[in-house]
Amino acid sequence: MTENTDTSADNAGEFRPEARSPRGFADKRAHEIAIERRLIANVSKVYEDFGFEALQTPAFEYADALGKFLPDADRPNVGVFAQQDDDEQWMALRYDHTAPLARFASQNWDGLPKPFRRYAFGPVWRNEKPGPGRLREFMQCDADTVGTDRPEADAEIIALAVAGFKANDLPTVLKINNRKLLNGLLSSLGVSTPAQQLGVLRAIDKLDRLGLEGVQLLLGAGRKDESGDFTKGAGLNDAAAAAVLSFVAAGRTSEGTQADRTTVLNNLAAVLDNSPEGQAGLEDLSRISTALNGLGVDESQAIFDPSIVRGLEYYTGPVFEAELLLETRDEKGRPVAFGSVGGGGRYDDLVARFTGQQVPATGFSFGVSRLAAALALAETGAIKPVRGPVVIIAFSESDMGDYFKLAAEIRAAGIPAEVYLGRSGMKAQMKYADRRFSPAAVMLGGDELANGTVTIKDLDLGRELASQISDNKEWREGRPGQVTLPRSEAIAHLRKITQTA
RNA sequence: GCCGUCUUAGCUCAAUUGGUAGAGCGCCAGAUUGUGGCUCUGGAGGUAGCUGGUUCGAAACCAGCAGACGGUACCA
Repeated sequence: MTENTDTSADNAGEFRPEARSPRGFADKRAHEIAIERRLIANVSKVYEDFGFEALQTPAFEYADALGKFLPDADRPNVGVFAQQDDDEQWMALRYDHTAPLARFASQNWDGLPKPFRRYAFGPVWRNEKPGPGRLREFMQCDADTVGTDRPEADAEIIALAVAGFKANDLPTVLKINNRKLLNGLLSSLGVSTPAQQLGVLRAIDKLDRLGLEGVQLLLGAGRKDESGDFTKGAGLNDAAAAAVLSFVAAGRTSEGTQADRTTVLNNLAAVLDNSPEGQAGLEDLSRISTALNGLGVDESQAIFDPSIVRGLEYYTGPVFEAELLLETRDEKGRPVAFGSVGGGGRYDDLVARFTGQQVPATGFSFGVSRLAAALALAETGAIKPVRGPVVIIAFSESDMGDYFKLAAEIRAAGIPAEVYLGRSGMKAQMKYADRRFSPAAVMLGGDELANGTVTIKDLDLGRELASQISDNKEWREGRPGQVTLPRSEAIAHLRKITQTA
């Protein structure tokens, strides 16, 4: 016990901060970090295979560059972490990778090969209410193409996203829509005020959660939820609401199942036949579909879904949203809906904010943190802690040099190893190795040093044998999984143990 | 942001109508002087979220604040 139990410093009035992490910020331990790293590595590989180059931009941007001031009728200027620099300019932590890309592309436009294709990963920060699977600091991995308006660029982004999920064995479906369809629908219905347009889009966006009835209420007068809260509706008349509902229903067959891409396009063509913008949107999707067929993205991986909205007043064309099909449960066995694990779309106005020139762009963002959380939950019951190092037991103060020498030899063989550096006895050291989930403990005590031997205990094997032994004396004296052998054979034996660990 | 529920040991939770805080698990130690698990024994660990109020007396009642959870809104 080396903890400080001295209370003399504990004078009255001395400030003692509570050890806690800020709301919406979480620590990550080895297991979770390993999952995240694997996700990022796999996705990065896919992105590079598709020809996207890596780009890293700083965590802070000037607030005006972040696009915090994109017009959004009823969103106040909250949601980012901002602070004033020495020179009083406002800086803010990035809330995604797209806005920094727009800044970078504008700043370096003349020197860039165009279309410019880059991917980026790293933490982003959003100052808003955290929830399960929703933190204020989280990891995203983005890929974007800047400088082409071809629908094929969108199709490629979709294929990229699908490949990214596949590389991680994540069962997902990518849902695709086109903002032009929604705009065409709205103008053909005579919905022209921004407030009413927003109302309709938000209502459509809730289809998956509230169903057709809920959406119908939100399109009309409004809806009261079970908590008694009333949400004001978009105020459409019955005919307009019916048109919106038939638009939304175009994603389904008459049996209610998901329709294939061609069928959805045909359904939508009937609904949007008097809207030029709607027809343009359908043309985009048709070309995307053709490209997807060429890219080998089939109907089970990417579908057209007219109810996908995303980023109001931000996206200008095709939009994508990835839904995780993995069934996850929390520690109490209740199912957890993870919802969107990635999304993106075409944003043709973002670079123009800086340069005044229209620069079309499209991209996708992979929700690394949320996926890692989903994977961690999905693995519940089969959670594999990260393997610890081979632990060398420290017997004697005077033999520390020998322990370190052996540790160096083991490391040189490519096996992680450490000398126990606490001051506790043998039993505690074994326990330490057990807790670290170490594959082996190595004993180089007085006997071994005198005889030129080393004793190696296979902890996994011992763990396995322990279940068959109930008598403590037998357990201790039997030394399950333990062998003493000439020191020259130590590395080979450890290799054997760690290879199967 | 709004509405609701909740906050007692590291974790999960108890404790007649207000009477001065307890269990299980975990942790540490011993039984077992060089051996993880099992078993037994012992031990440490709590400003009762925070602040104020009511009361002879508050974990309990009241108010404010903070945090957690659920719903809703928003989601770049």
